[in-house]
Amino acid sequence: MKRTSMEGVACPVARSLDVMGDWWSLLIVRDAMLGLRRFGEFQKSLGVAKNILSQRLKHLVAHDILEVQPASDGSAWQEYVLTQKGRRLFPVLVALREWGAEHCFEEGEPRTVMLDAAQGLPVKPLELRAADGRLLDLQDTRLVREPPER
Amino acid sequence: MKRTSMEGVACPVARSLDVMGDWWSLLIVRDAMLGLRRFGEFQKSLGVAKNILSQRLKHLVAHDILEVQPASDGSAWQEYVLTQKGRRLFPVLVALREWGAEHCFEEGEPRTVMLDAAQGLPVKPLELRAADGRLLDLQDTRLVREPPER
DNA sequence: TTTGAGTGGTTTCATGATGAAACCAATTGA
DNA sequence: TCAATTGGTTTCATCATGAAACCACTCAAA
Repeated sequence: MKRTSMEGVACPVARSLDVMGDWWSLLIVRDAMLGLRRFGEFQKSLGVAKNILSQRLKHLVAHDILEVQPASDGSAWQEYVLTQKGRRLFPVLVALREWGAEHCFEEGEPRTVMLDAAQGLPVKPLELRAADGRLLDLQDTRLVREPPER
Repeated sequence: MKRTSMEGVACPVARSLDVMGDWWSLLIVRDAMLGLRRFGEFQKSLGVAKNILSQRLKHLVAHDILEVQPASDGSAWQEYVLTQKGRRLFPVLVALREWGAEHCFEEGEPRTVMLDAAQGLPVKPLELRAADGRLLDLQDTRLVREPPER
């Protein structure tokens, strides 16, 4: 009766959600991308119970999304920083951000916006493109098994 | 002690996860994008308990991500199909797919790949670009509150 | 060098969410 | 007309979550 696992499944979406599919993990990663590093910083930002945060941080470390480092300020505490694998979640968060900004706010309700730091202009919405650069939508795509089954 | 809600929060990521942040919802949307429509099809594909599926479908309908339609084959049953808002989750699933494909499989383990249907070639990985087209990474971006607080 | 505040957790316990199975009504096919 | 299929709902045991209390360690100041 355990929470169903997608370990053996061939769909990468299912695999991702198997690791990141709980409520807090992506928010922790989001905060880590904003520069938060310390247990207390995450706890304050998210308002999550400390036992849950502890559990989630361990989970993310175990899956090589965060790693534990000695504190950068010279104190004896430790910090949680994103690994390469964790930083690669950036497009996922950008996509969620775009969808949320477009569909989960009332007209005029204040929200945060992602800017290109160099120019100070909003970033371009994510686009899916073909190898030759054509813009693709859901119905322009198809899924196949790779490597093909014999 | 309810499951924490992000309703009043200004971060669009948090708002998105408030709606889509449970384990099954995104998988249901994924299946809907693959063309599944009927209760039984989702149940068979996901292996989820029927009460949970029922609950999730209601949730997605309530949030205007799926809508209920009379069956397209003329029978008296009903179907669940994606709304515009639901279809807009496509980039989120693509991003999750890319991350999962890259980081959640062993070498050589079979996985599904997304092709451009017209050419039969794999799609280009998602890229975040600035308004002027420059490729952006996490550290090239910045968040601001919009509209700015007085 | 003690002391008191702050940090980073773990433990405990009540409650909510999940999942399996049984059940049931309406629809469909034979 | 009768049995199987579809699309659920109900029930109940178990798991996960969250709040609060607790605790050990670090650090800064007296």
